[in-house]
Amino acid sequence: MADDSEDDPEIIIGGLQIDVLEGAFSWYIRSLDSVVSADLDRRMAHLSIAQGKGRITALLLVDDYPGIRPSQIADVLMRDRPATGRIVDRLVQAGAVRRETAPDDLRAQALFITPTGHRLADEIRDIVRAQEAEFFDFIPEADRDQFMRMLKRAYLNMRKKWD
Amino acid sequence: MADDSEDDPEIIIGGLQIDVLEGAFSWYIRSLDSVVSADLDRRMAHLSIAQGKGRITALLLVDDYPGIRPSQIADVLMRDRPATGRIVDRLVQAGAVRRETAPDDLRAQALFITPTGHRLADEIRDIVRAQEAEFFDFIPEADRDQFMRMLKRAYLNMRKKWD
DNA sequence: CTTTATTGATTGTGAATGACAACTTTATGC
DNA sequence: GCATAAAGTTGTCATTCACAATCAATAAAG
Repeated sequence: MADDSEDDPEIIIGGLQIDVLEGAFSWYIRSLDSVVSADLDRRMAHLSIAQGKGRITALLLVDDYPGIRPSQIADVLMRDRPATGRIVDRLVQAGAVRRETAPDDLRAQALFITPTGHRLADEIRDIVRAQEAEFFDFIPEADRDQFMRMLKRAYLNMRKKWD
Repeated sequence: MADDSEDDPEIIIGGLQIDVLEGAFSWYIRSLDSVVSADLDRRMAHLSIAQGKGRITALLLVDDYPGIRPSQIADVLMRDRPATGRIVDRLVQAGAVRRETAPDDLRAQALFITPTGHRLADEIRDIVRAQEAEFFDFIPEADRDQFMRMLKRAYLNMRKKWD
């Protein structure tokens, strides 16, 4: 733990207190998300599939799981099928992913990465790692593991509740 | 700390690993945000100013700081002035907030809560507290303080970086 | 004073998101 | 075979958010 972990100062922004939100998980999670997402978008702005958390996750999944189906991606993203379908559309348009019909189920699609998509996936991994190192440098080294464990547990429990 | 705090299981969703995102703060923050926001929206769906994190924050601020200016709210929300102006528009339309011209600066506005807005603010406080208690019940009691401290520190450092 | 720059706020516009309903095609269960 | 469920697509709609341009008022500079 970092040395100053025990102090719990009132959060004040531009001289203002934020009422009940000061003690609300939701406030901090939402605020962090908006800045983190904006930062990630900036870092990926030069890529053909920039903008939007769904696309990068989908691309990595296709790269890791040849033949994966859109509905599986939808499950990971917690999105509905239309939203996921449009994400796949973009990946196909960008030449990163190829659609085939799943051999065992003619309703379903099997998605495959292209050479372009594979290169893109590698770039994305680098960008994500860079963001973790650079953007989150404000999290003291000593706190990282613990913060990550808590986030993971929160995430897992939230998903359990969700499904 | 809760007793199982030391295990660090690989995150697997629907049988799939999530590549580099498995170790990325950004993934968990984004995922948590989308579910928390959806949950909060549901809880507020019956209110006249439902939907959107900006409105509830703005209303609470006006309730707490009579005469506050839109630009101050924009600073807290980390939004630009047009976005904030439209949030105030909605609050005024809903009869929750009243605009006046700031006496000391004729360009600026001074915002004041109405009786309706004050009641609404109280309802919102209850909803936020209820969500903290009910939605985040998956965070073990023993972890709450620490998780909150870490979120606050992350938030403060992020804002420092932002400004 | 008068000119210039800055600040507070509004309007317009465009891109993107995400959710929901309706529909087509294929599988599955009885 | 027939009804039901599942996979994907299309259409639509409401929101959101950011950027540019504009207007009015203040502050600063000469």
